Amino acid sequence: MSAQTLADQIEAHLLQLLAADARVELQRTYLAHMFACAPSQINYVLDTRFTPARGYAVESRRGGGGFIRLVRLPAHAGASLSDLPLCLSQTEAEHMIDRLADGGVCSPDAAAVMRAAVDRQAIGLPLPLRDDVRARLLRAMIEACLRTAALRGEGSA
Amino acid sequence: MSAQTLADQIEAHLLQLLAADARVELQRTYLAHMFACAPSQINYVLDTRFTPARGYAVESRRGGGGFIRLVRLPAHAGASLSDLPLCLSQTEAEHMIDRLADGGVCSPDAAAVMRAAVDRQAIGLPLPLRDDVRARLLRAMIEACLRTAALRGEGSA
DNA sequence: CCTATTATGGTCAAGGAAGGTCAAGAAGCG
DNA sequence: CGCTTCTTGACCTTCCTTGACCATAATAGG
Repeated sequence: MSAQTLADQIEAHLLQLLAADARVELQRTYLAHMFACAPSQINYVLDTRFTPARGYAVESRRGGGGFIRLVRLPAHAGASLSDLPLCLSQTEAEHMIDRLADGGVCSPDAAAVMRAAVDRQAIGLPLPLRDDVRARLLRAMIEACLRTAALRGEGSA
Repeated sequence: MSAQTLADQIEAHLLQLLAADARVELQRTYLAHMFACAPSQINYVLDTRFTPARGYAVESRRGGGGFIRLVRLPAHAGASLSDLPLCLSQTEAEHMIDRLADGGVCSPDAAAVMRAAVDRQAIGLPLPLRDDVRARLLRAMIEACLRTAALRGEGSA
């Protein structure tokens, strides 16, 4: 067990917030001030600890009134995201989408949209590249599904 | 809700007016006074939030008795498949998706999936190509939406 | 009539308020 | 020591807000 680094402390703080709420909104500058560190330290923590593979999603907006939003994804999320390959055939992708729809992770019409997006004609690129792009697209779309699923589960207020 | 900047508040106010009436007429100076801001702030809100791409039209007249008129365009105008360009920026695509969701053409979570798919990082290609692929993807996804909408129960428009 | 005045709204560039990126160095840990 | 993980600071991008200056329409005066 290592000593609590600053990054660990910030992680712990955020986890505590996320334990209460599946969705937390905060300001980078405020947090950096709170822990007396450089603002980019916050990004380091987010990048290394709150990744999709670990079951979290981060959204943010810059400029005046900017914010950082942390979302805790449903439990099965990390698994389904971490073993996504970097390169994916249309058939493989379709099977994954089927499983998501069957598992109720996404609605039937979200699944239909995803199937349309992984279609080879829709991507319209030559083959070494196409499977690459498809993998990135599917990952992003699955993340979106998990995000909305997480927000739904929260008792929409 | 997030930080609610002044621009967000003005937008919310205008949306509220537009919810009651598809056509709203108001005075820039009056509104600026109401929100205690520079008149040009009103233009900023109009230019960034009430664009044709988002389904609004703005007309105005200067001089004595001048006014600003806001019109909410019918949900489908301009968003049809036939005039989908062959090349599409992320922002343009997002606005089109917003309109589809507002018009009830697709569900909120289908819209979330589509937004994820048109994201520049998700596509992950250099720029001349990226906007190209995005246009094809969006077209395919919208077609999928329309198909499932048709299955759900043939609406009028 | 024609012009000056006044009452609107429009444009644009500068400045401020967030967050993002990256690379260099420091600190831990075999 | 050498490798990985932290931490920071300099610089960038995005979004918001304001103010100075411009354009146009109605109207009042000559």
